[in-house]
Amino acid sequence: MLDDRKLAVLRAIVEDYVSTNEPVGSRALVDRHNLDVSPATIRNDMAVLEEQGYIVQPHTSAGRIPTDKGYRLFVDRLSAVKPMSAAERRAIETFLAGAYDLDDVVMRTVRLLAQLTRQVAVVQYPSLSKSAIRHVELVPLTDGRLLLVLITDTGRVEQRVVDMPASYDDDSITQLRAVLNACLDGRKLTDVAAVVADLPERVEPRERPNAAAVFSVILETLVARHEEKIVVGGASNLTAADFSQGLREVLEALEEQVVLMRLLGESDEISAVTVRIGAENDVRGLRSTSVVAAGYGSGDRPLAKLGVVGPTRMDYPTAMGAVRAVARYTGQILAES
Amino acid sequence: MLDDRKLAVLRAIVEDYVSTNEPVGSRALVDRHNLDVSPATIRNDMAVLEEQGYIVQPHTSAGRIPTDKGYRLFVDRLSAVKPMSAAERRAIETFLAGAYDLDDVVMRTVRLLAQLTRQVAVVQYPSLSKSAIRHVELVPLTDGRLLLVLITDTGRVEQRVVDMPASYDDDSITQLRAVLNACLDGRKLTDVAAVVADLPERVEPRERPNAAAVFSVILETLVARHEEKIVVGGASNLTAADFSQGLREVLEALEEQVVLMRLLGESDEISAVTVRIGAENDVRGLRSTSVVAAGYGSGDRPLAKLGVVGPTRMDYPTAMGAVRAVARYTGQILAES
DNA sequence: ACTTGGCACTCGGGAGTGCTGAGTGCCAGG
DNA sequence: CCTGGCACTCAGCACTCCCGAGTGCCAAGT
Repeated sequence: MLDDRKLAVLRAIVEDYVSTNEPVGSRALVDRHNLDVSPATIRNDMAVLEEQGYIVQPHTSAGRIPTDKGYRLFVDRLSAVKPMSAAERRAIETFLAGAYDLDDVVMRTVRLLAQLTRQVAVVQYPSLSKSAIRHVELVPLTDGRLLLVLITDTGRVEQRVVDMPASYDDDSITQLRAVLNACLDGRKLTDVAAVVADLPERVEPRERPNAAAVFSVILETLVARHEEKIVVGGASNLTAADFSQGLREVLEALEEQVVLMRLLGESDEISAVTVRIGAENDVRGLRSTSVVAAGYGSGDRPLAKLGVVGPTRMDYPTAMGAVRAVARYTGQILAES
Repeated sequence: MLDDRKLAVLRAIVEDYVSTNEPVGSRALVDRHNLDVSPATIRNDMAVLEEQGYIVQPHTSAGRIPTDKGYRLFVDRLSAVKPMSAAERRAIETFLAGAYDLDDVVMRTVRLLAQLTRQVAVVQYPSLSKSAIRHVELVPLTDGRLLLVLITDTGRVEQRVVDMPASYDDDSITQLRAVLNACLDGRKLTDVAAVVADLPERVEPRERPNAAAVFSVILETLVARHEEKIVVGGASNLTAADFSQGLREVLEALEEQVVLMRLLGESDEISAVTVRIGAENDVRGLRSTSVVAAGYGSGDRPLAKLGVVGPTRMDYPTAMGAVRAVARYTGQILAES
């Protein structure tokens, strides 16, 4: 149905349009790529491609531009992920290696990705629900309140204030802390719910109200409200690709944690780069953007996601290469700490 | 030199220009404000104001718009901070009261400020150097590494990885932890440097290398690299005020922590709202923006800054009111935890 | 059966033109 | 010192015109 030449034409259209941001016509096409046919032939091919919905004309007497469907075909069959050069890889490695804590790793990753791709970068913190607890700390505050600090094996630190219902002293806190650490240390956060159910039996009866308050805060931290933490960077790159009107919508969408989570998607295979083009991410206001994302993690399973957001008119091979590389190196760095 | 009517004219020009975003002419001025003189008279006044540099004409045969100098005069002498309505104050209070930890307070504050002013909001985390230590925790990681966790009285939690030069066991860590907490608890972070100098004497000789490593990381955390943490929100509001070309520059500037710090400025009086107009903040790329900022804090001295960034053509009285109110309530909330 | 050159057609966008209306500065009279 | 009147300026809009890029189609060539 689409012979090789037609595919080559589509590929050429995508490449040219991405690099020039102008509708590409039949003449320009034969000139720039060495197709050994005449413009007229190309026109026939383009007519077919348009009929099938891979390209469109913005207006009569203009060249063609790819549709979402066209980009999709391009990404799936007509392009290969462009690997990073050795120099780039070294730069990535040294830049990330300088990080000194989790916040810093995430911040550097976001910057790096934004700079490499010249797009907006989005990085999710290592998912709480997939981490294990490494340490639990209780710090007394004033007025019957405690600060609960959870430290995970990915270096993430979560803090919450707990209102204690009953009175307590240093000893009771020490005891509680010991119980918590004994029971929770090394546990996956998803397993904690089950463990916590058994905990009350391990503390003295008179401590139970306080203990219960702490437990419920732990559960609350893990599940409901505290979804996931996400960082965005390189927003200024949006001004290059002229969304003109849509810019506001895009910026608004990027400020919504929830939207970002949806955007990064769900795939569970580590280091697989996924691409969502235009309307494929059904987020209002991001219909004209594409997302290139990948999971990253320290072991076999992905801990979280990262990716870039840009106009559908995006250099997919390069973006995919950058996302893949950054995901790998960030995963490595996390594994080392 | 500038009589009352001329000042009134300037005020009217600023107000009209802010609300309409169009150069304001002499006729429109007498129509909308009830000045009891003719347009011709106003024209004479405007000629004087222009000569003095308070207003300019974008082009001949257009109305006048205020200059930075004009806005400055307006802010200093022609306007009053517009207080929030009771309803707004209640809304602010309840919105902030729902926060459950420091991160959440800061995030909510940023959102609130962006929403109230319809500008970009900037909030700095409570300054480390002005906080006191409430607790120090050491958590063993793998391979001779420790996670150092500092908890401050403002609820801020800082974490750093420490490479331990010598071997250690649980006991030595417990001892070190005790020493640290005994010596640092309640100390201002600015005083820590002095205290740390004495610490080595308090640990056993064979523990000193490890202790020294921890101490140096503490110092490092407080001073050099870890300046201050800043959160930005409401960037999409920038699209409303048409910077057109400058938008990219503004977005870039807002991604630079260092620039933001400079922007929020240095004033030490709490709850004083400061305004920097246009070129007054000598940051490249933000020459056409204004910053309205205030300190906020739990006690008498400000812990940190917050504010809004917008076009010089900004509703200063309202922005100042919102910034002042939010600074107060955020301070209160922090004081309670 | 595909490819190709030729040709008529379309139409966005830039350049040129004229008009209108808002706004000004100046001046002479109140 | 204020005011009405008047001449002047000029951005912006509407209108026209034209060019060039690009297309679709067709008939002829391989």
